[in-house]
Amino acid sequence: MNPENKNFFQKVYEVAKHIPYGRVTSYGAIAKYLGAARSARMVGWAMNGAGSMPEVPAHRVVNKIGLLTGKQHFDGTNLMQQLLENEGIEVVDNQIQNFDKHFWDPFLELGVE
DNA sequence: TCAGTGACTGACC
DNA sequence: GGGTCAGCCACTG
Repeated sequence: MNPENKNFFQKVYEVAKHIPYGRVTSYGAIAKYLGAARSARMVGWAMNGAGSMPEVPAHRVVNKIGLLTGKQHFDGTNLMQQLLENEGIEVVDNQIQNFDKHFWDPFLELGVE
């Protein structure tokens, strides 16, 4: 089974699962890696379903500027921020500090296909 | 079936 | 440099 045979959502989950501890990435980065840079919204929608998948660290996926736009989709609290802070990521006002330092690029780790 | 909405992004003004 | 608009695709009413 080639990765290309998988669904778009499945690809998103697989990439998200590769996000290392203490690192974060953006919806657009995942979308671009999947060849759908303009479908970043679908990545976000995929994360919506990722809530039922413990293997998928949806809290490590934020928007391009490191803003925790999806925190409300968690338990409705600051769980997303707590998880990130637990990994050594500083979050202030729902925004990741030093986002460029914590940013994880799928192309660098998974390689460009 | 159709229209609206959404965890986004890039381009344009 | 900041606000606005269009595009992307799946899901819901």
